[in-house]
Amino acid sequence: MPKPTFHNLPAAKRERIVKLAIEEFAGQPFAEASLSRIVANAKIAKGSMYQYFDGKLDLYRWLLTEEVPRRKLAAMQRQTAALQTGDLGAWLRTLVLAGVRFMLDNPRLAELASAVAMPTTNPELQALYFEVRSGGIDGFTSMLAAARDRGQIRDDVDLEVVARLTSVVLTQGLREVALGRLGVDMQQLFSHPGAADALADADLERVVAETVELVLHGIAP
Amino acid sequence: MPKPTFHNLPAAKRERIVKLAIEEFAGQPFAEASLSRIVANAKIAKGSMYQYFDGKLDLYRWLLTEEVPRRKLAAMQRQTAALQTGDLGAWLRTLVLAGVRFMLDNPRLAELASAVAMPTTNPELQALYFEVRSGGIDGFTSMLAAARDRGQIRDDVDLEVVARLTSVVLTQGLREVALGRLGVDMQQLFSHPGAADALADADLERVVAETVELVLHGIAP
Amino acid sequence: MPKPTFHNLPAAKRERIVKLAIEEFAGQPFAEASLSRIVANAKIAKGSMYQYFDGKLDLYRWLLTEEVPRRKLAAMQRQTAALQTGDLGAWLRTLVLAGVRFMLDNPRLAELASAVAMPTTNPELQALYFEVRSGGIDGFTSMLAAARDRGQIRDDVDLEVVARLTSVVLTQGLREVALGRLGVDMQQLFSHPGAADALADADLERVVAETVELVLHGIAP
Amino acid sequence: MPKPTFHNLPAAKRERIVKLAIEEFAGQPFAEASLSRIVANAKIAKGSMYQYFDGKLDLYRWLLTEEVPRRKLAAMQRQTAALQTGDLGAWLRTLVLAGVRFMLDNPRLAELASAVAMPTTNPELQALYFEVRSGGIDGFTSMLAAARDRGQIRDDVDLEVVARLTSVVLTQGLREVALGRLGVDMQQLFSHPGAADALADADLERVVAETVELVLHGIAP
DNA sequence: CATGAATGAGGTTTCATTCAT
DNA sequence: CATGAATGAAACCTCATTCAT
Repeated sequence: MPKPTFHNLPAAKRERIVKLAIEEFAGQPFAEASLSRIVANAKIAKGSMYQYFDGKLDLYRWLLTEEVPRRKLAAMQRQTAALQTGDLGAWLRTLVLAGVRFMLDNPRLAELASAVAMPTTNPELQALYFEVRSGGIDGFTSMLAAARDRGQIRDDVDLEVVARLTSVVLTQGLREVALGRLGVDMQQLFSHPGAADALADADLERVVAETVELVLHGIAP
Repeated sequence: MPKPTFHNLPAAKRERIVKLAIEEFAGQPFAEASLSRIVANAKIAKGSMYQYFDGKLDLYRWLLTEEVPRRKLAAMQRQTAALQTGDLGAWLRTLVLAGVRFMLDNPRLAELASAVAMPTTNPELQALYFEVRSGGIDGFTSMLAAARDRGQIRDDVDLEVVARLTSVVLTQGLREVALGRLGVDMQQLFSHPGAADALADADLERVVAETVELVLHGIAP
Repeated sequence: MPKPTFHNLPAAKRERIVKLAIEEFAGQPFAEASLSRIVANAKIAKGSMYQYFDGKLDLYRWLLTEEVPRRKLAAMQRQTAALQTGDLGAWLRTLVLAGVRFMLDNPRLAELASAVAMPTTNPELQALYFEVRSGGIDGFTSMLAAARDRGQIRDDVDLEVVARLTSVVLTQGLREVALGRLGVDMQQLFSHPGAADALADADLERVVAETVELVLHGIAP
Repeated sequence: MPKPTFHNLPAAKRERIVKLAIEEFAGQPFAEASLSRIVANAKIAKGSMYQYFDGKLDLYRWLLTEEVPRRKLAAMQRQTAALQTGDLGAWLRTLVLAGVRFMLDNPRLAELASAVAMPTTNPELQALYFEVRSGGIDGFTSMLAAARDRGQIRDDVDLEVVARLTSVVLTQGLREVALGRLGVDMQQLFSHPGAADALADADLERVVAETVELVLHGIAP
């Protein structure tokens, strides 16, 4: 976690460091990312980084557990302000659309967040990834439970199974679909920030709607 | 690709090297894996490895494009010998069950195969991953097309979307479910080879059947 | 080119590194020279060298394009301070004598400078050598042109040819003669710094005068 | 020196090995040349080379002291068959023209022969180079002595100095001029065998004649 | 006489981290 | 609080040579 020194930094400098750290850690596995490159790009002294964070892992941990979720939450809330929770379909559509849009608009944050699925033999990384992954599935399960109580999901399905599958479909699945539609991969999304614009809003909404429809169909009574 | 030298090796030695290489590359990203560790574990001279392969990437490429698919195919064929293609549900259940079992029995191979989804800035790795990924989705799409012709899939869905989503559900989704059931992650599966046995065959079949059911339900007319 | 780190070094340490680098690169072709040996002799960490230079080639390039010319120029200017340009013979004698003396006094620098004539398949080395060589001949040609305008060179000779030949005679030729006189080669000059003293100043001046005389005779009207 | 095994080889195979060895050693310093590359190109086993020669240095020594001189002599004799020794000018012109032509036609052999001027810290290489260099100047000095006896050279010059200088002019000097005329370097001559043809015979003869004229002028009574 | 697998020393380079200023 | 020089372990890779078959 950042030391007080980091919080006392001028906002512009702090932002610059965070931005470059996200860029560095997003495009490649932890081991391949380089603190040296970050400080070189940020034009700060190597030692300074160690006044802000305890080291490479500490910076990475902070990004993954605090900064990325914070930014993601902020972006999502902007798009899901008027979310109505009564209709499972509408709720899913809104949430998922916001998620996909977030990924297309902030490919680096999304990529960084997906790092938690990566294999690693580093015990500290394993612990970190496990911790982050754990946080994801819970809210989703309770939402599904409520929907079943309202009779929108048939009774004979295992809710935990549905939660995990649906979660995978709506995150990684849609990512595959959206990128497949665009004919690009994440790396290209990094370098051509405008690439996502090629996917018209209408088209995107249609794909999302269709996917959600498949899911609803699958779990409907 | 391996040089002739490698093929001429005594089988035992060759197997040992392959085994250790798979272990090394499975547990961590390419950059973090170490040729030095492999040769140290295999108790061969570092130079010898360069008589067998052109370098670290060459060995990795061979594993990913040849050896892992070969082993996976062999393992799958043992379990899907009597596969009937007429019934989409039966076909999916058999195939998916075999896939999940393969993953539980050979966690290292499965982990290695999943590396193709990893982000990387290394252009040669990008190319390699792209190549391997491309091979995956095609056969699946044609199978779905045939099923639609037989009226097992409703007409208004986008087959490409369905193929990608279904593929994600039946691979990563089921992996999540199975591991969640076991309460372990891949790393633990590495170190405790018997862990998968805790998931009784009956239970596994039930989960798979349920998942396939959800998918079929989702795409049914 | 050196990084700022290198310039900020204590002068003594910097000099020591430069001296050892020159020694290492002078005695053998680039590929045979070893950074490891330099840092071992200089008693600095291997990583430190990479704080000073971008790598082996960068250090070598700096020596060849900046440091050696700088040192050579300084040494030559000390000996050619009162150079009169009106008389071609006097000009040549002074310049050449200074050149030969420089070589005998600084055999390592001279040897290093002569590396540009070496064959190599390394494209970066080829470019470097070409660049250094290009700088050499130009000033000489213009001096000869002026001399011809003053009637000291006959009109029917090709100035470019004369420039190249004269340049070769006065550098490599005299080197051969001087070393032949001493009965040593460059390597021995390295190890016995006093060897050059055996060639009395008077003798050296006579040889140079004679050589210049031959050249002047050759191109005289 | 080659072992009997080498002489017993089928001529075609022997020629192939020699050709590839010359190519390898010509383009780069000894240390940079690679036995591994030679055997790979020649498609023979690594061990076989050690049945023919005692090692890398042994092969190199044989090329430099025996094979290259043999080939050079053969090529020169073809062009200097009708050499008349009475006229110093004619003698020089013929010999030098043959030498330059040899260099342009056999750049690799010429380059290999010039390796003896390279610096090296390897004691065995030093000895080898010294030995080869020693052989060069002697015949030349005696020719000049005869010419002076015939009154073609003025009395007050030091014959040894003249011999060395003239030798340098007529070899390295002319090489510089010829290559400068062609606008290429040796490396390009390797890769574009026809490049030398751009220098018309007439032009070449003119340059050689002019150079010899300069030399004769320089040493004339 | 041919083969080619095995060896291991040595090379250059990158990196996170420490610490004195 | 900032700086940046120093460190040395570890990485990948190349090579000439040996030797058993």
